[in-house]
Amino acid sequence: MKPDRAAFFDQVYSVVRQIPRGRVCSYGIIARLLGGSPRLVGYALNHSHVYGDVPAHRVVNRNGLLTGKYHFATPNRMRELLEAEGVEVVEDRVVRFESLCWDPLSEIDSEPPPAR
DNA sequence: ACCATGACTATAA
DNA sequence: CTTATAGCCATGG
Repeated sequence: MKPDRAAFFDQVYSVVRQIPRGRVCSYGIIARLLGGSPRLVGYALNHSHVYGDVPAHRVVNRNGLLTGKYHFATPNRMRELLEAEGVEVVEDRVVRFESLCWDPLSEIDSEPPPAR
């Protein structure tokens, strides 16, 4: 049976809510985890504002680039939210993204801190 | 139904 | 490093 599209959106929100504070994730990782395309993840996040409890700022593209910054209230909002969690952002890019990237497949929880 | 667009990514040049 | 192409698929005109 084909997975419901609305269910996929909810799955995206569910995963994003599980991203630990101070960590980030990419659209592609979530997409692969749920068996969808990265574009759908972005689309889901675009609608995530209605839920209010989805930390969409913790999702960036595979390069750690804040590609969704223009979809927040203000372009600087995404960076500010990340920096408030201890995530360094330089030139719209997450510093040491590969170290901060949270992969639910290999890192369930209680992971060691980003370790600079 | 067709066409354009987009918070993406992989690959190639 | 950049640019171009292809694959991806929901959404809107």
